[in-house]
Amino acid sequence: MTKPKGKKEKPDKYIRILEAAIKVFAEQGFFNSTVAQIAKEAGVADGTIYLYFKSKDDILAQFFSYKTKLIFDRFIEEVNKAENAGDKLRNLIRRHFEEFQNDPDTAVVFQTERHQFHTSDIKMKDMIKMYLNIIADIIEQGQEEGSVRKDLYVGLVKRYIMGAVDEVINTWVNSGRQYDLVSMADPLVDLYLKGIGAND
Amino acid sequence: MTKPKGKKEKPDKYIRILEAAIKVFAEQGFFNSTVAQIAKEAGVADGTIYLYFKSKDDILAQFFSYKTKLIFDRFIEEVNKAENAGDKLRNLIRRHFEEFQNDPDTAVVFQTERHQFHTSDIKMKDMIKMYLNIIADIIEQGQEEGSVRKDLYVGLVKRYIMGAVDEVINTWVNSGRQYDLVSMADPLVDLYLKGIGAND
DNA sequence: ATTTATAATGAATATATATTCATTTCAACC
DNA sequence: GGTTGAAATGAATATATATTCATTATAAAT
Repeated sequence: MTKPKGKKEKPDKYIRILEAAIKVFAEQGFFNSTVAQIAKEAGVADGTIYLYFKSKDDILAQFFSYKTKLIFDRFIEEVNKAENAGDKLRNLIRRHFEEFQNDPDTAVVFQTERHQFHTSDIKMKDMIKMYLNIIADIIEQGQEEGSVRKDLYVGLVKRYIMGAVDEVINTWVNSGRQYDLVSMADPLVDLYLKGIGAND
Repeated sequence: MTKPKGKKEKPDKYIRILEAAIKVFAEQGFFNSTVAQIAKEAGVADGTIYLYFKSKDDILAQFFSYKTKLIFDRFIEEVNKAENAGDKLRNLIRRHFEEFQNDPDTAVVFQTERHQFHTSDIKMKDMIKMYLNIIADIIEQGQEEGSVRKDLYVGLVKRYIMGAVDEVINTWVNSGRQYDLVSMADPLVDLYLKGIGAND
Protein backbone atom coordinates (compact mmCIF):
# COMPACT_ATOMS: atom_id res chain seq x y z
CA MET A 1 0.00 0.00 0.00
CA THR A 2 1.95 3.02 -1.18
CA LYS A 3 -0.84 5.41 -0.46
CA PRO A 4 -1.44 5.49 3.31
CA LYS A 5 -4.95 6.18 4.42
CA GLY A 6 -4.25 9.21 6.54
CA LYS A 7 -1.59 8.35 9.06
CA LYS A 8 1.56 9.74 7.52
CA GLU A 9 1.82 13.15 9.15
CA LYS A 10 5.40 12.89 10.31
CA PRO A 11 7.20 15.96 8.96
CA ASP A 12 4.52 18.40 9.94
CA LYS A 13 4.12 17.44 13.57
CA TYR A 14 6.89 19.88 14.38
CA ILE A 15 4.98 22.56 12.54
CA ARG A 16 1.73 21.55 14.14
CA ILE A 17 3.17 21.98 17.61
CA LEU A 18 4.69 25.31 16.65
CA GLU A 19 1.43 26.63 15.29
CA ALA A 20 -0.43 25.41 18.34
CA ALA A 21 2.11 27.07 20.61
CA ILE A 22 1.82 30.36 18.75
CA LYS A 23 -1.92 30.25 19.15
CA VAL A 24 -1.68 29.58 22.89
CA PHE A 25 1.04 32.17 23.37
CA ALA A 26 -0.98 34.74 21.47
CA GLU A 27 -3.95 34.16 23.74
CA GLN A 28 -2.23 34.10 27.10
CA GLY A 29 1.34 35.24 26.73
CA PHE A 30 4.36 33.02 26.94
CA PHE A 31 4.73 32.89 30.71
CA ASN A 32 1.09 32.24 31.40
CA SER A 33 0.90 29.41 28.88
CA THR A 34 1.54 25.82 29.90
CA VAL A 35 3.09 23.02 27.94
CA ALA A 36 -0.02 20.97 28.64
CA GLN A 37 -2.16 23.58 26.89
CA ILE A 38 0.08 23.54 23.87
CA ALA A 39 -0.03 19.76 23.74
CA LYS A 40 -3.79 19.77 23.92
CA GLU A 41 -4.10 22.42 21.22
CA ALA A 42 -1.75 20.42 18.99
CA GLY A 43 -3.55 17.17 19.72
CA VAL A 44 -0.50 15.36 21.08
CA ALA A 45 0.60 14.12 24.47
CA ASP A 46 2.59 16.39 26.77
CA GLY A 47 5.68 14.24 26.41
CA THR A 48 5.57 14.40 22.63
CA ILE A 49 6.49 18.06 22.75
CA TYR A 50 9.88 17.08 24.11
CA LEU A 51 10.59 14.86 21.13
CA TYR A 52 10.59 17.98 18.98
CA PHE A 53 11.68 20.71 21.37
CA LYS A 54 14.27 20.90 24.09
CA SER A 55 12.15 22.97 26.44
CA LYS A 56 9.31 25.42 26.62
CA ASP A 57 11.76 28.22 25.98
CA ASP A 58 12.99 26.38 22.93
CA ILE A 59 9.50 26.44 21.43
CA LEU A 60 9.52 30.22 21.48
CA ALA A 61 13.08 30.35 20.18
CA GLN A 62 12.21 28.01 17.29
CA PHE A 63 9.13 30.04 16.52
CA PHE A 64 11.12 33.22 16.22
CA SER A 65 13.79 31.79 13.96
CA TYR A 66 11.33 29.80 11.87
CA LYS A 67 8.92 32.66 11.27
CA THR A 68 11.62 35.23 10.92
CA LYS A 69 13.27 33.36 8.10
CA LEU A 70 10.00 32.96 6.25
CA ILE A 71 8.93 36.54 6.64
CA PHE A 72 12.24 38.21 6.00
CA ASP A 73 12.66 36.43 2.70
CA ARG A 74 9.35 37.90 1.61
CA PHE A 75 10.35 41.34 2.83
CA ILE A 76 13.49 41.29 0.76
CA GLU A 77 11.70 39.90 -2.27
CA GLU A 78 9.18 42.71 -2.05
CA VAL A 79 11.84 45.39 -1.60
CA ASN A 80 13.66 44.12 -4.66
CA LYS A 81 10.57 44.56 -6.79
CA ALA A 82 10.94 48.31 -6.52
CA GLU A 83 13.49 50.53 -8.19
CA ASN A 84 13.81 53.70 -6.17
CA ALA A 85 14.20 54.17 -2.43
CA GLY A 86 10.76 55.60 -1.81
CA ASP A 87 9.02 52.65 -3.44
CA LYS A 88 11.27 50.22 -1.65
CA LEU A 89 10.36 51.67 1.71
CA ARG A 90 6.70 51.65 0.81
CA ASN A 91 6.87 48.02 -0.33
CA LEU A 92 8.69 46.94 2.80
CA ILE A 93 6.20 48.47 5.15
CA ARG A 94 3.18 47.42 3.17
CA ARG A 95 4.40 43.86 3.07
CA HIS A 96 5.19 43.96 6.77
CA PHE A 97 1.64 45.04 7.52
CA GLU A 98 0.22 42.45 5.13
CA GLU A 99 2.12 39.58 6.69
CA PHE A 100 1.05 40.50 10.19
CA GLN A 101 -2.53 41.15 9.21
CA ASN A 102 -2.75 37.75 7.55
CA ASP A 103 -1.21 35.94 10.50
CA PRO A 104 -2.53 37.70 13.60
CA ASP A 105 -1.27 35.13 16.10
CA THR A 106 2.24 35.59 14.87
CA ALA A 107 1.77 39.33 15.02
CA VAL A 108 0.61 39.22 18.62
CA VAL A 109 3.46 37.01 19.78
CA PHE A 110 6.03 39.11 17.97
CA GLN A 111 4.76 42.37 19.39
CA THR A 112 4.20 41.04 22.88
CA GLU A 113 7.29 38.94 23.49
CA ARG A 114 9.94 40.64 21.46
CA HIS A 115 10.97 42.97 24.26
CA GLN A 116 11.44 40.20 26.79
CA PHE A 117 14.21 38.09 25.40
CA HIS A 118 17.16 40.32 24.74
CA THR A 119 19.34 38.56 27.27
CA SER A 120 18.33 34.99 26.47
CA ASP A 121 19.68 32.82 23.71
CA ILE A 122 16.92 33.89 21.37
CA LYS A 123 18.61 35.80 18.61
CA MET A 124 16.40 38.80 18.93
CA LYS A 125 19.13 41.34 18.39
CA ASP A 126 20.16 39.67 15.15
CA MET A 127 16.61 39.74 13.85
CA ILE A 128 16.24 43.39 14.63
CA LYS A 129 19.59 44.15 13.13
CA MET A 130 18.53 42.47 9.91
CA TYR A 131 15.45 44.60 9.69
CA LEU A 132 17.38 47.75 10.47
CA ASN A 133 19.90 46.87 7.79
CA ILE A 134 17.23 46.60 5.15
CA ILE A 135 16.09 50.07 6.07
CA ALA A 136 19.61 51.46 6.19
CA ASP A 137 20.30 50.18 2.70
CA ILE A 138 17.18 51.87 1.41
CA ILE A 139 18.11 55.15 3.07
CA GLU A 140 21.58 55.10 1.62
CA GLN A 141 20.29 54.30 -1.82
CA GLY A 142 17.91 57.22 -1.48
CA GLN A 143 20.77 59.50 -0.60
CA GLU A 144 22.67 58.43 -3.69
CA GLU A 145 19.61 58.95 -5.83
CA GLY A 146 19.07 62.36 -4.33
CA SER A 147 15.59 61.60 -3.04
CA VAL A 148 16.71 61.47 0.58
CA ARG A 149 18.40 64.19 2.62
CA LYS A 150 22.14 63.77 2.99
CA ASP A 151 22.41 65.38 6.44
CA LEU A 152 20.93 62.38 8.23
CA TYR A 153 22.15 60.31 11.11
CA VAL A 154 21.29 56.96 9.55
CA GLY A 155 21.70 55.10 12.84
CA LEU A 156 18.86 57.17 14.22
CA VAL A 157 16.75 57.24 11.08
CA LYS A 158 16.45 53.50 10.82
CA ARG A 159 15.21 53.27 14.40
CA TYR A 160 12.82 56.12 13.85
CA ILE A 161 11.31 54.22 10.95
CA MET A 162 11.22 50.87 12.67
CA GLY A 163 9.78 52.34 15.85
CA ALA A 164 6.87 53.98 14.12
CA VAL A 165 6.08 50.80 12.20
CA ASP A 166 6.19 48.88 15.45
CA GLU A 167 3.88 51.22 17.28
CA VAL A 168 1.33 51.28 14.48
CA ILE A 169 1.23 47.50 14.63
CA ASN A 170 0.96 47.56 18.42
CA THR A 171 -2.00 49.84 18.24
CA TRP A 172 -3.65 47.57 15.75
CA VAL A 173 -2.99 44.49 17.87
CA ASN A 174 -4.26 46.11 21.04
CA SER A 175 -7.37 47.40 19.34
CA GLY A 176 -8.41 43.83 18.71
CA ARG A 177 -7.36 44.12 15.05
CA GLN A 178 -10.58 45.68 13.98
CA TYR A 179 -9.42 47.86 11.13
CA ASP A 180 -7.33 47.47 8.04
CA LEU A 181 -3.69 47.69 9.02
CA VAL A 182 -2.39 47.75 5.47
CA SER A 183 -4.12 51.03 4.75
CA MET A 184 -1.80 52.67 7.27
CA ALA A 185 1.25 52.03 5.12
CA ASP A 186 0.94 54.85 2.63
CA PRO A 187 0.16 57.64 5.09
CA LEU A 188 3.00 56.42 7.27
CA VAL A 189 5.53 56.51 4.46
CA ASP A 190 4.29 59.98 3.63
CA LEU A 191 5.17 61.03 7.19
CA TYR A 192 8.64 59.56 6.92
CA LEU A 193 9.36 61.37 3.72
CA LYS A 194 7.74 64.73 4.28
CA GLY A 195 7.58 65.02 8.06
CA ILE A 196 4.86 66.87 9.85
CA GLY A 197 6.26 70.36 9.43
CA ALA A 198 4.53 72.81 7.14
CA ASN A 199 6.55 73.29 3.98
CA ASP A 200 7.32 76.95 3.98
CA MET B 1 11.13 61.21 73.57
CA THR B 2 9.67 63.01 70.58
CA LYS B 3 12.72 62.50 68.42
CA PRO B 4 13.14 58.77 67.76
CA LYS B 5 16.67 57.56 67.29
CA GLY B 6 16.34 56.07 63.86
CA LYS B 7 13.50 53.60 63.87
CA LYS B 8 10.66 55.55 62.36
CA GLU B 9 10.70 54.52 58.70
CA LYS B 10 7.03 53.77 58.31
CA PRO B 11 5.81 55.76 55.34
CA ASP B 12 8.67 54.80 53.08
CA LYS B 13 8.61 51.06 53.51
CA TYR B 14 6.07 50.93 50.73
CA ILE B 15 8.43 52.92 48.57
CA ARG B 16 11.39 50.84 49.62
CA ILE B 17 9.68 47.67 48.51
CA LEU B 18 8.64 49.27 45.25
CA GLU B 19 12.14 50.45 44.46
CA ALA B 20 13.56 47.06 45.35
CA ALA B 21 11.02 45.36 43.12
CA ILE B 22 11.86 47.65 40.23
CA LYS B 23 15.50 46.82 40.61
CA VAL B 24 14.84 43.10 40.64
CA PHE B 25 12.38 43.30 37.75
CA ALA B 26 14.86 45.33 35.74
CA GLU B 27 17.52 42.69 36.21
CA GLN B 28 15.49 39.57 35.55
CA GLY B 29 12.14 40.51 34.16
CA PHE B 30 8.86 40.30 36.02
CA PHE B 31 8.13 36.62 35.50
CA ASN B 32 11.60 35.45 36.38
CA SER B 33 11.70 37.47 39.59
CA THR B 34 10.56 36.01 42.89
CA VAL B 35 8.91 37.68 45.82
CA ALA B 36 11.69 36.34 48.01
CA GLN B 37 14.27 38.21 45.93
CA ILE B 38 12.34 41.41 46.24
CA ALA B 39 12.04 40.97 50.00
CA LYS B 40 15.75 40.37 50.30
CA GLU B 41 16.59 43.38 48.16
CA ALA B 42 14.27 45.53 50.27
CA GLY B 43 15.64 44.13 53.50
CA VAL B 44 12.30 42.87 54.77
CA ALA B 45 10.75 39.47 55.36
CA ASP B 46 8.79 37.78 52.59
CA GLY B 47 5.56 38.17 54.48
CA THR B 48 6.03 41.89 54.92
CA ILE B 49 5.51 42.39 51.22
CA TYR B 50 1.92 41.30 51.66
CA LEU B 51 1.25 43.97 54.25
CA TYR B 52 1.78 46.54 51.53
CA PHE B 53 0.77 44.72 48.35
CA LYS B 54 -2.03 42.36 47.47
CA SER B 55 0.09 40.14 45.28
CA LYS B 56 3.15 40.01 43.10
CA ASP B 57 1.10 41.33 40.19
CA ASP B 58 -0.04 44.18 42.39
CA ILE B 59 3.55 45.29 42.90
CA LEU B 60 3.95 45.81 39.18
CA ALA B 61 0.59 47.51 38.91
CA GLN B 62 1.46 49.88 41.76
CA PHE B 63 4.80 50.60 40.19
CA PHE B 64 3.21 51.61 36.92
CA SER B 65 0.64 53.90 38.44
CA TYR B 66 3.06 55.38 40.97
CA LYS B 67 5.80 56.14 38.49
CA THR B 68 3.45 57.18 35.77
CA LYS B 69 1.88 59.85 37.92
CA LEU B 70 5.26 61.23 38.91
CA ILE B 71 6.69 61.26 35.44
CA PHE B 72 3.66 62.54 33.60
CA ASP B 73 3.37 65.54 35.85
CA ARG B 74 6.91 66.46 34.90
CA PHE B 75 6.20 65.91 31.22
CA ILE B 76 3.29 68.29 31.33
CA GLU B 77 5.20 70.83 33.35
CA GLU B 78 7.98 70.78 30.79
CA VAL B 79 5.62 71.04 27.84
CA ASN B 80 3.98 74.06 29.42
CA LYS B 81 7.29 75.85 29.62
CA ALA B 82 7.31 76.21 25.84
CA GLU B 83 5.21 78.48 23.69
CA ASN B 84 5.04 77.01 20.23
CA ALA B 85 4.35 73.47 19.12
CA GLY B 86 7.86 72.69 17.94
CA ASP B 87 9.39 73.63 21.26
CA LYS B 88 6.72 71.76 23.15
CA LEU B 89 7.44 68.58 21.25
CA ARG B 90 11.15 69.05 21.79
CA ASN B 91 10.69 69.64 25.52
CA LEU B 92 8.46 66.60 25.89
CA ILE B 93 10.88 64.24 24.24
CA ARG B 94 13.94 65.69 25.89
CA ARG B 95 12.34 65.39 29.29
CA HIS B 96 11.22 61.85 28.51
CA PHE B 97 14.77 60.88 27.65
CA GLU B 98 16.10 62.67 30.72
CA GLU B 99 13.75 60.90 33.10
CA PHE B 100 14.58 57.51 31.72
CA GLN B 101 18.29 58.15 31.59
CA ASN B 102 18.29 59.25 35.23
CA ASP B 103 16.27 56.25 36.37
CA PRO B 104 17.47 53.34 34.26
CA ASP B 105 15.71 50.62 36.26
CA THR B 106 12.40 52.29 35.66
CA ALA B 107 13.27 52.66 32.01
CA VAL B 108 14.07 48.99 31.65
CA VAL B 109 10.88 47.85 33.36
CA PHE B 110 8.75 50.22 31.33
CA GLN B 111 10.24 49.18 28.03
CA THR B 112 10.31 45.49 28.82
CA GLU B 113 6.97 44.92 30.47
CA ARG B 114 4.73 47.49 28.88
CA HIS B 115 3.71 45.19 26.02
CA GLN B 116 2.67 42.32 28.30
CA PHE B 117 -0.17 43.67 30.41
CA HIS B 118 -2.76 44.98 28.00
CA THR B 119 -5.36 42.48 29.09
CA SER B 120 -4.69 42.62 32.82
CA ASP B 121 -6.00 45.15 35.29
CA ILE B 122 -2.93 47.31 34.87
CA LYS B 123 -4.13 50.53 33.29
CA MET B 124 -1.63 50.40 30.49
CA LYS B 125 -4.00 51.62 27.83
CA ASP B 126 -4.88 54.65 29.89
CA MET B 127 -1.25 55.54 30.38
CA ILE B 128 -0.53 55.29 26.70
CA LYS B 129 -3.63 57.27 25.88
CA MET B 130 -2.46 60.05 28.17
CA TYR B 131 0.85 60.25 26.40
CA LEU B 132 -0.77 60.19 23.00
CA ASN B 133 -3.11 62.97 24.07
CA ILE B 134 -0.24 65.21 25.02
CA ILE B 135 1.20 64.70 21.57
CA ALA B 136 -2.13 65.19 19.85
CA ASP B 137 -2.63 68.52 21.61
CA ILE B 138 0.77 69.67 20.47
CA ILE B 139 0.07 68.65 16.88
CA GLU B 140 -3.23 70.47 16.84
CA GLN B 141 -1.71 73.59 18.32
CA GLY B 142 0.95 73.42 15.60
CA GLN B 143 -1.71 73.22 12.95
CA GLU B 144 -3.40 76.32 14.34
CA GLU B 145 -0.10 78.14 14.46
CA GLY B 146 0.65 77.13 10.91
CA SER B 147 3.87 75.35 11.78
CA VAL B 148 2.41 71.91 11.21
CA ARG B 149 0.84 70.53 8.04
CA LYS B 150 -2.94 70.51 8.03
CA ASP B 151 -3.36 67.41 5.86
CA LEU B 152 -2.41 65.03 8.64
CA TYR B 153 -4.13 62.02 10.08
CA VAL B 154 -3.51 62.95 13.71
CA GLY B 155 -4.45 59.47 14.95
CA LEU B 156 -1.55 58.12 12.98
CA VAL B 157 0.86 60.98 13.63
CA LYS B 158 0.77 60.60 17.37
CA ARG B 159 1.62 56.92 17.12
CA TYR B 160 4.35 57.63 14.66
CA ILE B 161 5.93 60.02 17.15
CA MET B 162 5.48 57.81 20.15
CA GLY B 163 6.74 54.75 18.33
CA ALA B 164 9.97 56.37 17.29
CA VAL B 165 10.57 57.67 20.81
CA ASP B 166 9.94 54.20 22.14
CA GLU B 167 12.32 52.51 19.76
CA VAL B 168 15.11 54.98 20.40
CA ILE B 169 14.77 54.23 24.11
CA ASN B 170 14.69 50.49 23.45
CA THR B 171 17.89 50.67 21.53
CA TRP B 172 19.51 52.60 24.32
CA VAL B 173 18.30 50.11 26.94
CA ASN B 174 19.43 47.11 24.95
CA SER B 175 22.83 48.63 24.27
CA GLY B 176 23.51 48.59 27.97
CA ARG B 177 22.85 52.32 28.18
CA GLN B 178 26.31 53.28 27.14
CA TYR B 179 25.68 56.53 25.36
CA ASP B 180 23.87 59.74 26.05
CA LEU B 181 20.19 59.22 25.33
CA VAL B 182 19.25 62.86 25.72
CA SER B 183 21.41 63.87 22.78
CA MET B 184 19.06 61.91 20.54
CA ALA B 185 16.18 64.28 21.23
CA ASP B 186 17.04 67.11 18.89
CA PRO B 187 17.89 65.03 15.82
CA LEU B 188 14.73 63.03 16.39
CA VAL B 189 12.52 66.08 16.51
CA ASP B 190 14.21 67.27 13.37
CA LEU B 191 13.13 64.06 11.66
CA TYR B 192 9.55 64.48 12.81
CA LEU B 193 9.36 67.99 11.48
CA LYS B 194 11.28 67.77 8.26
CA GLY B 195 11.11 64.09 7.36
CA ILE B 196 13.84 62.30 5.50
CA GLY B 197 12.90 63.41 2.00
CA ALA B 198 15.13 65.84 0.15
CA ASN B 199 13.50 69.26 0.07
CA ASP B 200 13.06 69.95 -3.60
C1' DA C 1 4.11 -14.11 12.25
C1' DT C 2 8.06 -12.26 14.48
C1' DT C 3 11.40 -9.05 15.11
C1' DT C 4 13.10 -4.46 15.30
C1' DA C 5 13.20 0.39 15.47
C1' DT C 6 10.91 4.42 16.02
C1' DA C 7 7.35 7.42 17.75
C1' DA C 8 4.06 8.53 21.10
C1' DT C 9 1.99 8.35 25.50
C1' DG C 10 0.67 10.26 30.06
C1' DA C 11 1.18 9.25 34.86
C1' DA C 12 4.68 10.21 38.16
C1' DT C 13 8.41 13.22 39.68
C1' DA C 14 10.77 17.06 41.08
C1' DT C 15 10.99 21.59 41.86
C1' DA C 16 9.92 26.09 42.43
C1' DT C 17 7.60 29.78 44.61
C1' DA C 18 3.36 32.70 45.80
C1' DT C 19 0.91 33.17 49.76
C1' DT C 20 -0.55 32.38 54.65
C1' DC C 21 -0.58 32.74 59.55
C1' DA C 22 0.90 31.53 64.22
C1' DT C 23 4.39 33.63 66.64
C1' DT C 24 7.53 37.37 67.89
C1' DT C 25 9.31 42.04 68.13
C1' DC C 26 8.64 46.73 68.82
C1' DA C 27 7.37 51.26 70.56
C1' DA C 28 4.40 54.05 72.96
C1' DC C 29 1.89 54.83 76.98
C1' DC C 30 0.17 54.19 81.82
C1' DG D 1 7.93 47.31 84.22
C1' DG D 2 3.69 45.95 82.54
C1' DT D 3 0.12 46.32 79.05
C1' DT D 4 -1.44 46.94 74.45
C1' DG D 5 -1.91 47.07 69.46
C1' DA D 6 0.40 47.32 65.42
C1' DA D 7 4.04 45.76 62.52
C1' DA D 8 7.09 42.37 61.06
C1' DT D 9 8.74 37.79 60.75
C1' DG D 10 9.83 33.43 58.25
C1' DA D 11 8.77 28.62 58.44
C1' DA D 12 5.12 25.92 56.65
C1' DT D 13 1.61 25.28 53.11
C1' DA D 14 -0.48 24.73 48.90
C1' DT D 15 -0.27 24.65 44.27
C1' DA D 16 1.16 24.65 39.85
C1' DT D 17 3.65 22.85 36.06
C1' DA D 18 8.04 21.70 33.35
C1' DT D 19 10.19 17.63 32.49
C1' DT D 20 11.15 12.59 32.66
C1' DC D 21 10.77 7.85 31.57
C1' DA D 22 8.81 3.22 31.83
C1' DT D 23 5.37 1.54 29.03
C1' DT D 24 2.67 1.06 24.81
C1' DA D 25 1.45 1.63 19.97
C1' DT D 26 2.88 1.78 15.22
C1' DA D 27 4.94 0.50 11.00
C1' DA D 28 8.30 -1.53 8.31
C1' DA D 29 11.35 -5.43 7.40
C1' DT D 30 12.34 -10.27 7.25
